[in-house]
Amino acid sequence: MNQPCHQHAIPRRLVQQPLSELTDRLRARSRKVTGQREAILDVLRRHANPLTNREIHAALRGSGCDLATIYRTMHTLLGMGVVRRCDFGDGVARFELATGDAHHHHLVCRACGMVVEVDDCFPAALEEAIARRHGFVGIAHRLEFFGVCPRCQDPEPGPPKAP
Amino acid sequence: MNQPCHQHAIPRRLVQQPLSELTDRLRARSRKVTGQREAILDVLRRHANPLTNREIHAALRGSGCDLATIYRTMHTLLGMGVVRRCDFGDGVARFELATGDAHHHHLVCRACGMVVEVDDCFPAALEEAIARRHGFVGIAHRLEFFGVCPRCQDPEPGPPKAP
DNA sequence: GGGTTGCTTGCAAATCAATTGCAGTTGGGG
DNA sequence: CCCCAACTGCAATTGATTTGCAAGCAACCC
Ligand SMILES: [Mn+2]
Ligand SMILES: [Mn+2]
Ligand SMILES: [Zn+2]
Ligand SMILES: [Zn+2]
Repeated sequence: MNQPCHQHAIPRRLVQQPLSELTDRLRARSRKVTGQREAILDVLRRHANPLTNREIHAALRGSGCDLATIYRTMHTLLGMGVVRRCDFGDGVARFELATGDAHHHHLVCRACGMVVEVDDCFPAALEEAIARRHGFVGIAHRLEFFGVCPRCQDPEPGPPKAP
Repeated sequence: MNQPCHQHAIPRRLVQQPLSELTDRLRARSRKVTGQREAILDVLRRHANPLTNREIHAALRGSGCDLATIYRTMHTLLGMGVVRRCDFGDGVARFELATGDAHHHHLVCRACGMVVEVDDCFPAALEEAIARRHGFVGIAHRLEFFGVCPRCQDPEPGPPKAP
């Protein structure tokens, strides 16, 4: 898991959310729409994959926004449900715009770090059975898949790839 | 997630592994069986839940074993497949003895941190379908459940519980 | 049993992600 | 245009985990 994000491809599910819609959600809670926040939200909008705060900071190279501000902003957006945090087990938090209601999971390449969105989810019936069996309420889950992507499988030449 | 481990109950699935069997696996790889490693393995053997390095260190209060040594030992044991690491999303790694072949998952109480072992797993057929769909190989998953345990649900009196 | 050697350990310093105190800015409701 | 709570940059701090290094010790060989 090295190179952060290859595919600057067209964000599959996120591109639709207009920036104005996001900023409105800020105003609605008496949060201020600052240039930094707009810039951060815009970076998230144009990326398909979850980004680390450091990656967001790098993407904002020009508009010098402090790393601490990004950390604080992500915390705020997380609390508002605007972004979602995911954890790929490398000790660094990643964020992506929350897509309406439903959550989703990821398939991460162990070699190059490429991320694929996965819509399949843990069977709801089974999850409820587990909760009931142990008397838990308000149950939720955290699920990520790991493997080796097609490009990292065959050691043939081609575009530079991670070790 | 505050109080580390309530239930010092009988380790359900781990207690069977004799310490000698574990130390033998060390010798087999030209690793040395030191007093510290035996002590660490013994702590893991007698706990049913995943423990943080700090918790292991606390459990070893008497036999003063350095925290750095515990970190290094867990890294070694992880590489040997003797222990497994799990991540409850609070930025602290937890370890438990690996149980032979099959992995398992956990149900964690958001209030008190109590951990329940969960044997249900993500449907293998679906996982394979996901891997095939995206051309990934060597696929695996990381899955944990979160909720509120029975004791933390009703605000009635009784034994002290987390806020 | 004593000696050799490479794996280990304790201790302290270094990394790294993430958080926080503080003083100076600024968005935006009035 | 004014005012003030919400923000921000910057530097210091916290907490987990890692690492350099010299001393220690288990495993192995005579
Ligand atoms: Mn995603
Ligand atoms: Mn377990
Ligand atoms: Zn799901
Ligand atoms: Zn599983």
